[in-house]
Amino acid sequence: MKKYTRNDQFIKAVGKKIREIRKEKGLSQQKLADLCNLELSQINRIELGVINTGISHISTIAEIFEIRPMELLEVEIKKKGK
Amino acid sequence: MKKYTRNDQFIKAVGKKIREIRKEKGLSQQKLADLCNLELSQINRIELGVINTGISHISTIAEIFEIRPMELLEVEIKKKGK
DNA sequence: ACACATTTAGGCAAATTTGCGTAAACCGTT
DNA sequence: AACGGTTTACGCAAATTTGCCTAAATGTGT
Repeated sequence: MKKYTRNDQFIKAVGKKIREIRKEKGLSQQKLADLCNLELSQINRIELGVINTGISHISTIAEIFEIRPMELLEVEIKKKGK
Repeated sequence: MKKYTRNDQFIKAVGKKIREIRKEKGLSQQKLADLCNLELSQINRIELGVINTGISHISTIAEIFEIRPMELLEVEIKKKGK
């Protein structure tokens, strides 16, 4: 494909946020994965910011956390580094 | 793949939200696509909710709208229809 | 009806994500 | 050191997204 750029800073920030909330809830990645019907490796990749996950998974994780999806995107706004 | 389920209601709601804000800003899909460095077809698919777009594009669109990414996920919370 | 912009739809190759499995690395506890 | 739990890493096939193109459908105004 010609161009496909992603905002890595944002992706990593969201991953960090998810990790924080997961730990607050006292869940392991495995436990969260089970509750979300996702794979452990997927949760890990999301938290580490190696993948640009879709908004659907964001809503799934938020549901388990019992928060609104938008809260998972509530991170420091950094100027998009291209 | 074995299972891949997405929250279509949420995806469509976000698409609708993006469309609303885009119109408020008086932008066409083409114009928004140009500003975001995305494809027109992609904006259209996102607004119609046919694809589960990544959080990176959400942040890109939000940047053009001059709002926070989280605001694009501020939609009615529906129970995830599996 | 006509022109014009805008939206919707479809196909295709390439890129990315996802599920699944396995294994290594890390960490705390005994 | 050994153990158990957790996290990180890697590879692979299948599914999905994305960019790019073309064209049909839908408006909107004259």
